Amino acid sequence: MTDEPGSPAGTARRVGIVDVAARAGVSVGTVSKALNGSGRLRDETRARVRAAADELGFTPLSAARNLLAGRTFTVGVITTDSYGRFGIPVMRGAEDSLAAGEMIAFLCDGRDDPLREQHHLGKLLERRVDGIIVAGRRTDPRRPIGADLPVPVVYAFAPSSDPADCSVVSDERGAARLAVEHLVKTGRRRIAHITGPQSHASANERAAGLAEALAAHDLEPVGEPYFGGWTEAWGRFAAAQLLRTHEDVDGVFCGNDVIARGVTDGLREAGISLPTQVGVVGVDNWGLVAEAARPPLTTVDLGLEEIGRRSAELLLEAINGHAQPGIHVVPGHLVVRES
Amino acid sequence: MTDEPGSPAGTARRVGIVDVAARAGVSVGTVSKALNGSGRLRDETRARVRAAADELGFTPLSAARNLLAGRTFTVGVITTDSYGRFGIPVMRGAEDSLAAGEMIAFLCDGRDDPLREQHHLGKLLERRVDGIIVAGRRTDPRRPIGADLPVPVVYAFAPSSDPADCSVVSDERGAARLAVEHLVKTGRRRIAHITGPQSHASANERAAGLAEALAAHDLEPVGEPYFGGWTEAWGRFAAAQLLRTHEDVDGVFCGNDVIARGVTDGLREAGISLPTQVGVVGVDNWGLVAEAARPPLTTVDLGLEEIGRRSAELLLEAINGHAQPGIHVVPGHLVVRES
DNA sequence: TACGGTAAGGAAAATCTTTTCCCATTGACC
DNA sequence: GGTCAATGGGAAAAGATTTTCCTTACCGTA
Repeated sequence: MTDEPGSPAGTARRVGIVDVAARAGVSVGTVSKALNGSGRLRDETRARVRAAADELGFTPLSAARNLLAGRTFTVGVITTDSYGRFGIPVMRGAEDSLAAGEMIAFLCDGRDDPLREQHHLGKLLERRVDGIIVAGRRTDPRRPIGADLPVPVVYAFAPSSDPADCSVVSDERGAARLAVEHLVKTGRRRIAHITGPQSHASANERAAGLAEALAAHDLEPVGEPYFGGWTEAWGRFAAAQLLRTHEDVDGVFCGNDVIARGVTDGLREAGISLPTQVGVVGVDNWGLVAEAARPPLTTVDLGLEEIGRRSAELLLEAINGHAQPGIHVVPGHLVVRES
Repeated sequence: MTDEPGSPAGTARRVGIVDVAARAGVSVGTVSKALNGSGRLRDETRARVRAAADELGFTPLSAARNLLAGRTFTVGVITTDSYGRFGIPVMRGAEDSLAAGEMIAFLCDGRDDPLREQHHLGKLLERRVDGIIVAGRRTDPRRPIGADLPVPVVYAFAPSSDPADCSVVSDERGAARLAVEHLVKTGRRRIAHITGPQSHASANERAAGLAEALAAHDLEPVGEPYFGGWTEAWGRFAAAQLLRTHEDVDGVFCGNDVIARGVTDGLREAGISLPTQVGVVGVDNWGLVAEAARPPLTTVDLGLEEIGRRSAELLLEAINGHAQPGIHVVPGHLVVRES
């Protein structure tokens, strides 16, 4: 079939453990022990083997090693996000933690299609990954990816609807609380809420969190929350609407940064000076959006990378037999810019 | 060590090929042949084995298979982009093509740090990936990731500085040509250029492409290209500047969508009506930015997914011994919105 | 001097599947 | 009826490493 690419003319066989053994004048078992720090060997022998291995540029074939170990030191990450806004930081965090455990991740893009997802799941199991992270894109609970899987699974960002699964989520109510605390601290008292569609759990949670936090400060919300879409256009429109009915508003908590950006534009175009007259806080800390807004947005960072890190840590622990089922909440933090 | 999680009480050993063989009443070799469609077997036998395998839920252990095959059916993707704007679509395309070849990708985030990159490279080689895709974030040629690697490498988006390597890049000049053609077709004649820093190859290439394309239409550029940053703020600023010196401009080709968005804002705020008085074209087709602009941006899509797909295809071919070194250019296409 | 203990390292089993012979059986043709 | 060919399937090697015993040699003590 494939006519041997690469190597000049064939004979350059891979260097295996036997070559190292020959060079060091020991048996293969001894090489293995020397290189893995196991068994009882003289230091001198260990050093000699290591030297031989280095000279030959030996690296053990992981396939053989995995065969013995019965595992692959590999995990699968299935994202529903097409590597989008939320999946990316989560993945980055996960990669960090995994690397610390000498693991590496297969990436699969589910594209929000259950069929694709199942297909990827099958492929991952076929390759005998040691565990799976399912990274979502919305905070609404999702149906578990499978029942009785032979490997542990951790759900990141979008929790599993089965509370017996292990999920790592953002602190939605806490985000609202952080926003309110900032607004109150900067002297705002008449605080409104413009957010995404009511069909999204995050919109509801953040709205509920806002209500709680305002109550804790003995403040009344300004009007009902404005539920709409996660878009700039909605932000602009709602801001104009808000001014029409509640002229005296002096703070707006927005469901995300994109909306917040629309809100700042809408307010500015209505002649409001920011941040003097009205303070605006978003959610997401999406650099591109938050920094390009005028003024740059103060916003709540949901700690997505931390969610990724934590997910991977929990997965590693589960792989080691110490599963910690339940919902794990990762706190966010406020990023203060000018708005 | 790890006290056996999962399975109820220990004895449920993995089902292996021997179990299937026993159940089907044949030898293990026959099972292998039946399941892989190799060898000469009666259809009846094949069916019986398959049935047994299904009933037992048998899937071959890939480690054992890899050991024999001498390969892993796995590739590594090293991105320098932190899975950002450019890496994502490239990866998605690559995943598509790889899946078609029954391959799967390890993802490594280089974070633009050569040390990290080398570390990842080492990890990938240790795991004996069959090939590597290096996905860049800028179109400037980059230094090769390594010399004399034991596996083929394809550079995606950011080409290797070594022309003997295999690189897949976007058509930067073609992008400018597409933009000019659209502007000219919509009646624009006084076309200016606002773009990113001159230190970026893409800014230069696009500027050069613009000059060529204008010349082809017997048009003079309006002023020198405005080189600056890839930001909205620069776009706004440069637009104002442009109007001051070239009031009669009726078209602007922007180096990317973010700049273009700034330009639309700048022009609008200067009282220009869009797209009536001035047509604006961006580059990137970054949905979030292009669609949120007022008016939504007409822009050149560089075909990043296609770059990913093509890269993976070339890598698969190289793995099969048919390397195609050189620079492979993937054409972009115009996405017409309202601007 | 002989025996027990320990340290160092070797031999071989184990891991699971694929693939290469090789053998046996059956059918066909002379 | 006998021989040859083809077809179906089995046995065993191969693949690279880890790990579990074992062996050997050396030292100290009785």
